[in-house]
Amino acid sequence: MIDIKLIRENKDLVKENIKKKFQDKKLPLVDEVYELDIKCREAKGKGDELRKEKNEKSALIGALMREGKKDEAEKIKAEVSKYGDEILKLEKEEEELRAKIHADMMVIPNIMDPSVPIGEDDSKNVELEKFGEPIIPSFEIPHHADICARLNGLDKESAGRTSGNGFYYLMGDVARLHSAMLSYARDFMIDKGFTYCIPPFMIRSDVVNGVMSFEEMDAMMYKIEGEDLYLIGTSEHSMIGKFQGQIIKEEELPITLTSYSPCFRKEVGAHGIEERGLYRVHQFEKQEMVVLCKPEDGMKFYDKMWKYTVEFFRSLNVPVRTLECCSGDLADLKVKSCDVEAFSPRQNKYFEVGSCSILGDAQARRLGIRMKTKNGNEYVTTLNNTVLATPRGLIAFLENNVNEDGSVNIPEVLRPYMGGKEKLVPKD
RNA sequence: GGAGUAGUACUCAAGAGGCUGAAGAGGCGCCCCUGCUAAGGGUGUAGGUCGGGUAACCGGCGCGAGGGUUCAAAUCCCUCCUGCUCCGCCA
Repeated sequence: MIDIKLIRENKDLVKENIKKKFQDKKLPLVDEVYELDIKCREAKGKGDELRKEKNEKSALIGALMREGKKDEAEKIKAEVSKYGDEILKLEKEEEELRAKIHADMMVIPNIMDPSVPIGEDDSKNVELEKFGEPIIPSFEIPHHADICARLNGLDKESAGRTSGNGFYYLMGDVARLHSAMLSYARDFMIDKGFTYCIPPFMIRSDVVNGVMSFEEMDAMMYKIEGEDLYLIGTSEHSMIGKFQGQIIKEEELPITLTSYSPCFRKEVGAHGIEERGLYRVHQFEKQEMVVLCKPEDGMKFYDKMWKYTVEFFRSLNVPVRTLECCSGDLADLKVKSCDVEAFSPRQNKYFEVGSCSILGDAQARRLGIRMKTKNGNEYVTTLNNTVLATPRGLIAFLENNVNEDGSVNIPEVLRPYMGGKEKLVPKD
């Protein structure tokens, strides 16, 4: 959500930004908000005026009562009663206008960073940089489901029976590898100075509404029946919710957190759950970074954060690249974002394993997260990034560390979490 | 799940229908004293949010949230949320 002052003072900037995102149908909203805002302030002004008069007269009654002049007080009482209806009407009008403005403002996209490339959809995203040689070995890399199968590590059939499509049992060494990667990701971020946290895995609807639109919620979130609770789709939601309505001391910033959580997603819409294996599933686990900082430090953290993810995957022998999200593909709340993609030697292409975003003050404004400064309270800048989301991260790992005989090399960094094993070997 | 108890500004805290947007204190600013630190003395200052105004300033709302009673609510009533203590149940 952008600052409404931007619309009051610089409509063109807001419209230009909308055009760059190829959302021209939203252009009329800017003028609409502009007009509604004027009306709303008028209604408020009138209401304030009446409330003032009413308050003054009420105070007068108090004074008269104290002096014992009951008759005069009664006279004024009768006068004051008349204000009620008019004030109520204006309040209602103001409230309605506010609701409309808010609804529009939720849809008007955040102002992007000037560096964001212009493009209509994800096909126009821009590769920034490759890290590590994308090597395709001489032998054919099996599908990750087959790599897991040879290690007796995956059972989707049983999961289908217990929970349905999009669920899985990881078994034995593969399950352990999955946990090892997460533990390593956790320690990796702790070593970078981030504070490790385990958040609630369910959140209330008011928090959900603060972090996503109704459509997004409907497409992603699982609701607990009979309770005002939703399973989180990412720990970002509970981590940002933690600060909802808070005023943070300036000297406490930046707050750099790394949170672990399971994530639950319905995945209705665009892709659905059609693919074989573990690429798109209803339940996964994630080590996340969440940063709250002063506006001027935002970009510095953005660059640091995606680099951590690159470093993490490189230490697991996975080639990656960064892909900058173009204007049309950039979510409305974001100022800038890039994906970290891992190389798939099986498909000879890169696939998304993480996403780094800077949201400017838009998320903080929506949730009321501010910092106390000498000049008053200011909204903070928020950022988030994936360290590791897995089993998707596991797929990247397996494809890049599997050998022709079906064994899987364990890189040194993971061995402490794998009981010292250097290699997983198929039993067959 | 049951019972009790509380929720006031950055923090602690007074307050029990009009004179309270909130005493007092910490904090914060400046000055003095003390070898350093800890502490002490003096003095000043603000308070959240929305709107109007170039500004000084003016006004509305605001005492966990939302309703209600009243001319008037931090104060009375209702609902909800959260913290703490005890009991029950359970990994």
